[in-house]
Amino acid sequence: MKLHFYLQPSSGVPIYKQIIKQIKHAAAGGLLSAGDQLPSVRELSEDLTINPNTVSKAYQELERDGIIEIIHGVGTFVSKGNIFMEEKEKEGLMKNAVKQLFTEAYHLGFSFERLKGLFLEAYEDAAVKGRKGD
Amino acid sequence: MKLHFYLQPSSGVPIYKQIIKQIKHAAAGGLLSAGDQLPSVRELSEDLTINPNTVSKAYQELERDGIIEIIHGVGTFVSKGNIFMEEKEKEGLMKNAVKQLFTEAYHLGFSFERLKGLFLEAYEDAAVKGRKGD
Amino acid sequence: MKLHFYLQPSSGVPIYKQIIKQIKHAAAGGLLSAGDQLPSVRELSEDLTINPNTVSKAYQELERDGIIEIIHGVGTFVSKGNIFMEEKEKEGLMKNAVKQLFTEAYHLGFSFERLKGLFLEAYEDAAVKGRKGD
Amino acid sequence: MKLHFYLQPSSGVPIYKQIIKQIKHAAAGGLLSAGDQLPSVRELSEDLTINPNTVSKAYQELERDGIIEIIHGVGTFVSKGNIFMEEKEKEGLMKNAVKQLFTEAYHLGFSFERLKGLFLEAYEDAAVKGRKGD
DNA sequence: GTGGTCTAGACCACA
DNA sequence: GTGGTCTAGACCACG
Repeated sequence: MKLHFYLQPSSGVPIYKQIIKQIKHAAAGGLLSAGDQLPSVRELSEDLTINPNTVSKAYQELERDGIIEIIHGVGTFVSKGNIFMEEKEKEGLMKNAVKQLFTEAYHLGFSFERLKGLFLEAYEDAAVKGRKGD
Repeated sequence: MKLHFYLQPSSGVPIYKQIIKQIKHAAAGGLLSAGDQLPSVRELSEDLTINPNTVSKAYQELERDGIIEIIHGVGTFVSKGNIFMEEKEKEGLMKNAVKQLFTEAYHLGFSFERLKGLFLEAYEDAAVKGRKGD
Repeated sequence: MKLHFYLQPSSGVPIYKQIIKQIKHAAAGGLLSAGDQLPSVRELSEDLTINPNTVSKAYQELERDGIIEIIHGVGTFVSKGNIFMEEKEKEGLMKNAVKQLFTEAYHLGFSFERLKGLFLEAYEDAAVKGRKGD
Repeated sequence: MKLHFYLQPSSGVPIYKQIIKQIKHAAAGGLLSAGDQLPSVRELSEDLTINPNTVSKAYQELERDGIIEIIHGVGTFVSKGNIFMEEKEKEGLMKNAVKQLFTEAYHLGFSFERLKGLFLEAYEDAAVKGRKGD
């Protein structure tokens, strides 16, 4: 399973934090399992066309947090520790994100009806892809 | 109508950018109309308990973009210029946001079904509040 | 009270770790008190003629460990938290260091008598300086 | 006489440098004599549970420095060359080590009195062991 | 003025 | 091949 990173370089959020978040979430969600090898620092830095140091910084912070294990000269692996997020915790994150979506729509004067339309559309797409992916 | 700012101090997104985005969107969405007065730098900085310079920086960037007008000694006002965003543009922003929501759910291993549940719940809430607000 | 750093650039121990250790020990030993301001990243990097990033890395790790607090745009300060090391812990560190001293002497075929001589000499010096310092 | 290595894997000092230092000092101090055979790369690597390459690297550097001789297919031996360190040089090393001990104690706020206590304790132990060893 | 992030590139340590 | 450290220097964020 290859991770797909989505970076927003000029969003103001540091790149290394975006990487951290995505790996953390992937590990929490089961996309990454204990023992899985992560791409090497060099490889990921080339993929994302960013500096190796930036990837390294992300990996080191993840290691400090116990999410991954770095074995010198060998590679970087998902930790065996308690990586999984509680369902409650995940739900909290998602609820928050949904709330922000509505706030943004409100600010933009974007009708909630239309937002619902967009959402359901995306839902159909995602659901279909999901089934295909199985 | 008082603007309600929602800041995430340690999200990595600079505070002044968060302010800019929210004022821009409020102006684009009609929450703010041409000529409306914005809170003073000092007032807003106290409300948000942030440094006045940060507010000032946001206002200056907004003025450069023609969104607002700063009249020295008088106050800060929403511009009369072409503030409105095209509907297409708004839709693009929202589509993007919705897409991100699904990506995050995917990464977290959060079921799309449950996400839909959360969304519809929030929709009901928002719709009700919306009606009250009228 | 100015901290005096002693770095051994080519000892194999990373510079940033040497800095961390010295600040940690200074805080543990009372040389640094809660609230004391540390030299700025730039200042310290110039003092030690090393790269600012290296100092920054040390400071960030110290902050993660709760030893110091970094206030953006303001400065870096010794934390108010429980910085003090237990006496037992300090004693452990020192015992270890003493043991290493003897091992090294043994390996070098350096007589323990002479080592004692050197030690007591250094002790007299240090004790005298200590009294002067009071 | 079997050498006893004391490695600190995560001290930041490269393992191979620790090995080099200890063999060099043992040779300088007479623990190892010209012609003595060193443990094989494989044996030592297993003893210390480190990678054979690491031992090999240490041996190669020691050979470059003329401390040891590697005879292919036969073994590794302490050189006949001028291995001995000048007494002055040894004293310099030890003085330095003692000085560091006091600096560390100072930083830790560890009383020199107590340090002296620890030292004399260790001295008694070492002296006794030394006599037994004779 | 403070600290934070990122890059490009060198060199080292470990397997 | 892996990751780790450091430098020089640019640019940003915050006060």
